[in-house]
Amino acid sequence: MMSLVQDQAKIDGSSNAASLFDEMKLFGEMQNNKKMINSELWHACAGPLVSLPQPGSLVFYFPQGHSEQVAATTRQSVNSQIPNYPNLPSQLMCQVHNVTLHADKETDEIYAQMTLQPVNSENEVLPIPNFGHTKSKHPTDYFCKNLTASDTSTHGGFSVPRRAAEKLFPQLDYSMQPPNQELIVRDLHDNVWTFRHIYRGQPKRHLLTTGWSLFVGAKRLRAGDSVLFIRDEKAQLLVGIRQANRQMPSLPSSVLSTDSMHIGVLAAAAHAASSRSPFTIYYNPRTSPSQFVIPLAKFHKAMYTQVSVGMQFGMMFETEESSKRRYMGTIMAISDYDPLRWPNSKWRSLQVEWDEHGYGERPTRVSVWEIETPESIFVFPNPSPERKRQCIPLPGLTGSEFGLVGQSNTYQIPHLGPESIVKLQTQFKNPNSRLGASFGCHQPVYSSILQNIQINNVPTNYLMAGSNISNSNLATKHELIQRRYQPLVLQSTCASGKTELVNYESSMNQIIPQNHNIKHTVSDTTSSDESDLASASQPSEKLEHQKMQSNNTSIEPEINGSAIINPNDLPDCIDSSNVEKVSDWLMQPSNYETRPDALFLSASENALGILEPLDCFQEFMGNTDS
Amino acid sequence: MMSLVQDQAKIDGSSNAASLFDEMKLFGEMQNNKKMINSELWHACAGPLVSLPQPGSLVFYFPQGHSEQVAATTRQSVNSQIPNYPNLPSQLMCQVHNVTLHADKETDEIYAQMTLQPVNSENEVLPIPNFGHTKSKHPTDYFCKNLTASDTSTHGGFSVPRRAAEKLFPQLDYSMQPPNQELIVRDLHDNVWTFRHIYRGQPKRHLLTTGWSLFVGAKRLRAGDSVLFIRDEKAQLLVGIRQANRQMPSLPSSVLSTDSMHIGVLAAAAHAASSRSPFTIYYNPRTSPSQFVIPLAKFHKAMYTQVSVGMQFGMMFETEESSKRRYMGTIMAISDYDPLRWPNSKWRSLQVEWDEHGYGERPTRVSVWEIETPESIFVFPNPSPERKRQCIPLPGLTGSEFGLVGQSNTYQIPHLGPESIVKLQTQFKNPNSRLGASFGCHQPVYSSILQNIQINNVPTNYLMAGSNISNSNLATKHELIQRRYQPLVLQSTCASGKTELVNYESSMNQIIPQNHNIKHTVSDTTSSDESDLASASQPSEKLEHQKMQSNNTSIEPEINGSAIINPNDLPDCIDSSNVEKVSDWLMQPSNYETRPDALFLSASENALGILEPLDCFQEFMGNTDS
DNA sequence: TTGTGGGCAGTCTGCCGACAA
DNA sequence: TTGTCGGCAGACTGCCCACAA
Repeated sequence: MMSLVQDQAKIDGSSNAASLFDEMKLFGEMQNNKKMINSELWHACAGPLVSLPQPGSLVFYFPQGHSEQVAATTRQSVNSQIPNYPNLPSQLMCQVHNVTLHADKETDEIYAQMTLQPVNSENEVLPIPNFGHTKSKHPTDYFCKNLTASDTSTHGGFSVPRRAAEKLFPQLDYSMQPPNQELIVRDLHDNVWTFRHIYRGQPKRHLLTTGWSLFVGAKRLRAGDSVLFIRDEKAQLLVGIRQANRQMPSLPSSVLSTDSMHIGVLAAAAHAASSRSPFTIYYNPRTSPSQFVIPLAKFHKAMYTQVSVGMQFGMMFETEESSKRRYMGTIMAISDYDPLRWPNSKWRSLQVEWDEHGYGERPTRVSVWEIETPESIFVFPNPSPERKRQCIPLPGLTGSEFGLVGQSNTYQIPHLGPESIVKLQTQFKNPNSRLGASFGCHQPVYSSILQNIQINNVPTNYLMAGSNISNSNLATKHELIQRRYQPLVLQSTCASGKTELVNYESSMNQIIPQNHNIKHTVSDTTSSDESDLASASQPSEKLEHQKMQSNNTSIEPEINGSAIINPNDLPDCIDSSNVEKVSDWLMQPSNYETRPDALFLSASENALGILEPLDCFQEFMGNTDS
Repeated sequence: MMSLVQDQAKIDGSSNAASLFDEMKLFGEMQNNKKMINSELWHACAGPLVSLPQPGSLVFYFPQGHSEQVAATTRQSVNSQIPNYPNLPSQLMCQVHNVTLHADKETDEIYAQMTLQPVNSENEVLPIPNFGHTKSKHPTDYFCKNLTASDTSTHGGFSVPRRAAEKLFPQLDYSMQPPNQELIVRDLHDNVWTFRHIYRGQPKRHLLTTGWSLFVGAKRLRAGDSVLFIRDEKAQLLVGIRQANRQMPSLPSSVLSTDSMHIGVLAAAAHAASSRSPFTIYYNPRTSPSQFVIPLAKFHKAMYTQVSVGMQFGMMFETEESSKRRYMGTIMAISDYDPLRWPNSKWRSLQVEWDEHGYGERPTRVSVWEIETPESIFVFPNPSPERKRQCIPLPGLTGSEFGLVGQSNTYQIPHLGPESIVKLQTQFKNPNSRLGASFGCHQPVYSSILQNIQINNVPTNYLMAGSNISNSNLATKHELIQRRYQPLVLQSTCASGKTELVNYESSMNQIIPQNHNIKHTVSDTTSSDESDLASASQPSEKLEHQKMQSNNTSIEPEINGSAIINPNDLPDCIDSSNVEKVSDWLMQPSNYETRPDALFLSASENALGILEPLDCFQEFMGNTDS
């Protein structure tokens, strides 16, 4: 697809412009006096939850968040003496001029530099040439390992996890005795490292020997640090590191006092805001508590998602193994985080409580755009038709069956397959998520959302595949939805190839239907191939149903999508990820880690699999950066 | 002297207050969560030219200089987009609240943190308790060595310069075979290092062996870096390092953009200025091109020193061996450094040209308080009578003979011994300083200053010691001064003990007398012991005289010392250093390095030696910090 | 006086399979 | 499947003096 566009450009003579762009891009790199940093590797080091805005796109910049990053970096909280900047709003609409990736020469610590141009409204935005800036992308083929004492000791080499070696490294010639090869790997600074990769020992294992200790020494790696390998699009191996958070005692920068830093952040933004001149910021994903440059689409989507006290929500966090996992929490209050300095700010306006306490600290205040609610998951914009990159439908389904319903630029609710609904129900009744345990007001919210899921154009036998439920109209479908399911066992296939049984103990209590004043426009969709779907889905489920009430079957979010969403900001993969997202969110028990190689396989078994789940999900969650 | 004062304090019951101060001092240290850094070691690492203001004293803070430090640290020049801060003057009068010494945990890079409180005038200053803050002091017993390849290689140890070992290390037991001992040394962070010090080899030499390579590794020393040892007042050995300026390619901080840093500096100062609230800055002596916190005394002294285009001046720079040397230059213009943003600023208002080009870059613009002119050298405040610490007069002279003339708090010109005058003349005619070569207007300035040196109360035979000149009144003394001296050879004794001949080729051309409208109040002074002086001075000089005109013999600087000089700011050692300073400045050929162990020996031969020349000089130059 | 290199002994690095978690 | 250990060979560190600058 992209190559076609490029070819056309060459034909109609615009290749000169293209090469000019290339030159300017090169010039930009030379200005920075450093080689361009590989985006996939950068993102791999940044972690699965980090995404950057696209140059030219619109964002909201949150000075509070920026200040938080400074505080986190200096490990000193903000001085109360910091002056107010009356001209500086709590959120500053900006156009992204420039995004460059960086890595500290010494520590390999990654960070991004962004130039932001304050704008008054979305209308005054001028297009900014992208200079061939490819969308940053989280790598698909990668692995990340926490280094052990043996890995970092001078006594030995690096023990490569078997799956990592088989997935990432070039195929070994197993006829050799022992099988071995030389790996040539590049780091963020484009330094070349050569490792001897050998398969030996009893039992046999993959090891990196010669060259490894040099790497450990140069990067000053210790046990507990992480090393990650990725393979870029040219199948080249790249290596990145993540230093563990070594507790350094409040590092003063020796350049600026922390006060001056905070003042500098605010004053620079205030000056830029008043003069409408661009300003430059650094975003340090692994230091900053939260992202503070939020795409407009993501922000607006969050603004039009109803949140209320008592609502339960999900939020993604990174695990130790650099994968994502969702934690569930409850909104305890909606209030200003800093009512004195930043009244009416949306930054961390939600005070929350987490269902789980324990490993890994989670913030007690979050921002609306960080959380997932059932409602927010069903509300997303319509993508442009060309954008279906890398979202490969399952065999037996055409792509359009996973496409977004409707053609206009309005938020719409997709059609759901029956599995989703089953899982939806299951999830909401999963006692692991403490649903209904801490607050009686949770369930009304959830059930109201359940009601608002519109199901139509779905044949009965498809909807009921693998179950003994049958119905004939929307009303009965909703009855179905509201029934009670007893312990539900989903058969899932894990990466190992073995079939595992995941037992979801689900029980539903006190489901009280509620109405939402949300209307829903539904457009046509093509009907799915029933038989394929039915055969692809083989849940061994034991279901019990309980009749529930429902009123509204058509809901329409009061959002004008075209006004809110800049087409540039539209995420890719919306067309297919929506379904996956729903099933993901719904079927995911709150204590289940979303490992990329295992997470979506059960969904796949149920004919809802997506090849690049992390990628698509990331985009879906409001990031324009894939 | 100091111990007497302390004893008295104990007697009259103020010891409780002292211990309270000690406790508060300790508390301050604990707040910083680090051990107090040894001031002498810090200053040794900072270099001989660096001094810090005293807590409680008054200073001028120069935002431009601070910004320069940021630019030097980030290695990026200031963006022209930086906003103006109309409330921020180019020089901000502040009271120093706090000065703490720091060193980077990783690199040992030293820096100082200061809290400054903007004040409107000197009258509103409240006394600030010093919490036992001892005046920082440049070490007397120290040596600094540039590390060779052998010193830093893994193959061997550290070759200790003989003199360093003999001066600093504990006496070796030379009866041992081989003589050796264990040195226990502390660094800036109070880490303990043990080195085996051994005297062996053929020929014999001092070496540090065991333990040295650990130190090299931990501090990541390379050939070209410097290591320095000092002995503190408790005779404890301390070690410091100075990393060579390794050219790192424009290090971005990953925290703040350089713009934000510059803005932060200015905005923080502006906010502090408008709110009269304290603000905190870091001063990094080895990064900052110039000191930007200037004691009021030093500033005012400079302001009342006449400078004019074409004037020649001296300015101290640090040599590679961590000693000082003076470079001579000429004022080319007096103008605003940054007329747009900082009109009428005194910061780098002098555009200069240097007599020597070559090794080591020197700035083309300097500030008035950085330079030495003949006039500025003779203008200094009167010290409080108690302050004569560590300034030990030579045998044959009583301390009062080196005391400042006069009792009031006014700037005064001291009495000069004849040697000084001879050297003064010599220096001005030294062709090495290109006097009169580049600008015809130099000499009038100099000769006018010569005229303004008042010489009285000096017996003729003393004045003329070692020469065949005689006179009987002031007028003839001035005639003497203005005579032409042909090649003058000063006999000086170097540290080696060998006598060297320093040949000053001096010739005077076109001396045109000029009047200055400066009056001079002179108070009594005790007469010197003529015979001792005469015998102590043994120059072998060949002098030729030329009659010159002179008018004013009594000059009085139009300065009210008590109004300008805060008594807290008065430097120590003024009483004796003045004479030394003059002789130093005068006899110093511009290409002569002021090595502390050799510099003042010739002066000493001429009965003008001072035991702690660097220390005294530093104070004299306007720094309240010794 | 001191920087560098050769000689040499003792230590450390780094590759191997064994073993166990 | 992979973390750590003992064994072992070879490389490196670090102390010594010789030699020269």
